[in-house]
Amino acid sequence: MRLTTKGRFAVTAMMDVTMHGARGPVTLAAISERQRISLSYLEQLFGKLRRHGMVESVRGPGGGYNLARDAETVTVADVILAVDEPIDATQCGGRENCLDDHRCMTHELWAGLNAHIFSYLRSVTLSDLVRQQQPRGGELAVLQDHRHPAGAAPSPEPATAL
Amino acid sequence: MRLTTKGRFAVTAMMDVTMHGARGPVTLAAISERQRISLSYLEQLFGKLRRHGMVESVRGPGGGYNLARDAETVTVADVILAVDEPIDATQCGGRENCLDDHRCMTHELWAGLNAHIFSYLRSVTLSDLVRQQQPRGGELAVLQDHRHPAGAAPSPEPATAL
DNA sequence: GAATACCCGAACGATTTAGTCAACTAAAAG
DNA sequence: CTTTTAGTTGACTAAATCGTTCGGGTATTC
Repeated sequence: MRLTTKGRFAVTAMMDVTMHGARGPVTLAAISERQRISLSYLEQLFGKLRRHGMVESVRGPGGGYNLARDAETVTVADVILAVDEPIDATQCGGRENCLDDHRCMTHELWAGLNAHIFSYLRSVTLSDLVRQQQPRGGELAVLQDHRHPAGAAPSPEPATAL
Repeated sequence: MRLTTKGRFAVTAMMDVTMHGARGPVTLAAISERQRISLSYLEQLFGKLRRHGMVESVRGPGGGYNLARDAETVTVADVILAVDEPIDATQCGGRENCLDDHRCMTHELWAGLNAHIFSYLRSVTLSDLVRQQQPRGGELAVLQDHRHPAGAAPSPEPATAL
């Protein structure tokens, strides 16, 4: 599971579709306008999202994209995996030829890490995110199951850029 | 928190130092040989690891790298942050100028995701990984039920710049 | 048939990745 | 002291990825 801005753009766009898709398809132009993502980049992302069954397209005037599944069932992991092909960090390529003990130390390590991260991203759905987004200025409710350590920046600036 | 192969190489190399550092410094040539990572790439990575206080270098014959801190206190997050500069996925750049409601939807979203992932990576230490690595051919000892080390939070340098 | 909006692909600059090469310095061994 | 070992630094490179721009398509509606 790779974690880059690409997947984050995709999730942002899917959130936009979720929030604005109540009354008909959402155009990429509107998403581009609202989320400040280039139209052509959105086209590329939604091409993958469509081919992975995340969204459905409606062509012609009044067209756009709809969620192909209910927002309750679309997870962040789904979206990220749709646009971001997974990488293999193990030197053995996942094969069974890692004879040398040291050669594949990473194997189990990243399997464990990826499993944990993936399981978290799979537990968050688009509707979770949208629901969390509604209370403007409110606190983070659900996703804040972890305490920030002492020694965090005392400034009011939230920790966004990990 | 970006998750790429670069950070994984760094963690692998640090695991190697942890496992082979009992009897003196570990040379990059040895790590390169064992882990199949190019020597020059290791040089770059260990340059950053050294500047971030992860390892200490010993020059001359018999030299190499030692852990600068105890393996119990070095977390995966420390290593990844040392070699992989954090990225900012929020369009507003973390500033407070996101007036438009839609503009910064990603803000709280990724703050929550990053916080969770980071908190997990910070809960796993090098010694955890090495301990998990010892039972050859054994099953993956459950990495999920990790403990939060009580003495980790008030560490002198708590991996700042969230 | 014109306007809308999805669809497709080529190309691009910028950045990152992973690796190579060369020159240098500190320290140990002879 | 000289040689050898091994870390240190910097420049450089090929490849990939990122995000964007451009130019053309095709399906649908008015």
